[in-house]
Amino acid sequence: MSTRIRPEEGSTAQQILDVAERLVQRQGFNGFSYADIAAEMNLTKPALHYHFSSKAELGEALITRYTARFTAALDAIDAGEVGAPAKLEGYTALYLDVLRNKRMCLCGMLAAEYQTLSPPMRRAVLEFFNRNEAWLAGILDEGRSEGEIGFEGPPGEKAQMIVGTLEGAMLVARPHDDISRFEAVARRLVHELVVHPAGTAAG
Amino acid sequence: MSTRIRPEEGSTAQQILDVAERLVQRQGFNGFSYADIAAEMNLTKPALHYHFSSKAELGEALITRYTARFTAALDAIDAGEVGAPAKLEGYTALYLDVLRNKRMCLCGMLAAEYQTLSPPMRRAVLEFFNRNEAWLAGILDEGRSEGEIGFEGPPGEKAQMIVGTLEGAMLVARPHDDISRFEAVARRLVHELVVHPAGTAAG
DNA sequence: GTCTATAACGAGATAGAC
DNA sequence: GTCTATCTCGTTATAGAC
Repeated sequence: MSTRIRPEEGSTAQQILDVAERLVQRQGFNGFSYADIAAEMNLTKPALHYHFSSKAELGEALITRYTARFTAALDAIDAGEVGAPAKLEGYTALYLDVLRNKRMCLCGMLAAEYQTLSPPMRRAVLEFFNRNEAWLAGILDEGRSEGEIGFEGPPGEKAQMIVGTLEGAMLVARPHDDISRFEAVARRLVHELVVHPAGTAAG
Repeated sequence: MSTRIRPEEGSTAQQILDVAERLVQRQGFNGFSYADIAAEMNLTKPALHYHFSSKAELGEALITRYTARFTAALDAIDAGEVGAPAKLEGYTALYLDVLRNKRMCLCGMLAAEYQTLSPPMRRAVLEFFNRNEAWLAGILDEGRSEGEIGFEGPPGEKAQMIVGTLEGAMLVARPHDDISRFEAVARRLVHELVVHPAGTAAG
């Protein structure tokens, strides 16, 4: 069959996912249609249904791929950055990349539309947030143990706050069409976590 | 005419706005239709068009009313609460009320769908955020002068961060169907702002 | 102020040919 | 793997009666 779990690079299925992903991230899952994808790809709607038999199935594939890509990016941060502050900065940079492409986080967008999503799509959205928060909690816990960063309470709770803050900053920055709003929040978020010796002025 | 700027209490127009507001806050502007409102009110679709000739016009009225109500709530906080910490706590309580009704902030939801909105709706959404941030910036500025709260940088920037954090916390709390996630973020947000004498342990 | 009726269009989806 | 043709339904919106 064609609608496989992991479509080939550059395949039609992959191209469909690319176009659909951009549309969802900019207009929402309820803000685009198969016709929009078909028009952009010079395909017909039935051709799309061959690859993804329903819109909900397309949605599931979108979230799964997005989460896999995000997870890979987190692994890359673990491998490439040293110390909690640098890793957290790398994390905020992931969001900044999305915003630079004039997009909202896919799962942040779907979180807004959550009540209208199919059960499988809902599960996939939750999985995305759980993975993010688990990764962040690990970084926070280790960073505090090392004395690199400081915060009160359980790491999991602080991780939830960080995810919420970044998602919210993206959400509000987009209407203002002002990336610097997000950058300011991201900078402040990391800055407030990093332990500063007494007498050290902020940049 | 019936589609007046300020419909009477309990009028059909007001009831339409009540139902539509809930639908938008739960399902998004692109996630409901006139048919949904009509079914719930035992009206017909043309009856709705009599009151709000287009969906975009209904959307404008929704945002305007929501912003007016929110502004009144901010005035009430100014009049009823003493000191920046209490006022900020009152502010987070406004969001909590929305979440308790299983809703997203109207303008947070519309921020996600921003690219699909009419120009008047876009303007109204921006106006909401500007008013919120201006009010918050005033509280933050005064609170810092009084020595009640502490933060670095310009009050306007911190205000943007607070709005983003609360919107994002709502956004993520809803899929998890877990109000306590929001409460934890709100508590932490205020707590981190309040100036604590050295040696004071956190709750 | 609300109705019936309907227009005009777009949505998601299917049958069957090539 | 993609097409033409079509179906069914839902959407926003209007005309005109009551």
